[in-house]
Amino acid sequence: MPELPEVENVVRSVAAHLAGRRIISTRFTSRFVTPGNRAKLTQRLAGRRIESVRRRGKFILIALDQGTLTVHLGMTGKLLLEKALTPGQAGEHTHGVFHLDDGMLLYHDPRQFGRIEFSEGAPPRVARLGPEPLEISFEEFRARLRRKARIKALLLNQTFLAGLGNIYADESLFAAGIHPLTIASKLTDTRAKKLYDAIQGILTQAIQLGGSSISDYVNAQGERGWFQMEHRVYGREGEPCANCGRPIGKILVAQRGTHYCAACQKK
DNA sequence: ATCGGTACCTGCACGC
DNA sequence: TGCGTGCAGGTACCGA
Repeated sequence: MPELPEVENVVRSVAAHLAGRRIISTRFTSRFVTPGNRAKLTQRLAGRRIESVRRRGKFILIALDQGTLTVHLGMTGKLLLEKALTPGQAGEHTHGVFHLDDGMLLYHDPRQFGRIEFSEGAPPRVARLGPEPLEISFEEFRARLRRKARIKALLLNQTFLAGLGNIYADESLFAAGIHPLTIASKLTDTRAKKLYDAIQGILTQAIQLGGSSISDYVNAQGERGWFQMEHRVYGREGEPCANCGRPIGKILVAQRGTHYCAACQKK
């Protein structure tokens, strides 16, 4: 679920509530979400003050008065604010509980692909990320396309651009009229510019609409997104293409379901 | 250095 | 009804 627009909305829905809060205590129950020594993590977080919350790629960076807490939502992770001052009954898939000086923050993640990690300095996983798609210049974007990988795979590669996932990669390629199996280095300047514009336009609109709630995505206040109404190919296999009316196809690229229109998207 | 395939974990839809 | 299979918003890691 959570790609750049969803993570951005989670951050926006949580930032004002968390800034300035103090962490009283925490509890973590998954060896996958919180790998390593969980008792040590709990110990390091106790008493810390939250300075700010921001997004980098699909990562949520929570700056503390000492160190940084990095949260990645994986496929099914959610951060949820609980205004109740008393600890609620943790659900089956609640793997993180942050008891704050004002309210509570829960981490919920059925598949446990998400991660909650503490680091003293800059988190190492974040250091490897490519540029932000909404900040990169066209010139740099063009230069980074000089690779032989298939464009869909490249868009999913977080060291190429940070934040695109399966939904927005498919939607961007459709909007740009580019076949997902196109070799990136073979894109002309004109088509590269179309893709650049498509990525920025789609991400911007998706952020404004609160992200895509295709299954159960909600922000930290429990609010759904509406960009799924704007999807043209993702999840629309067999439906008529909005452009030409031919059925939307689905293939496997980089082990991911890839939705596209064979007539409108050319290699 | 790059690329593609596999593994990680749980829930759900689908076909028999 | 019940069970096996495949698939799902993501990323790390391995071998080629």
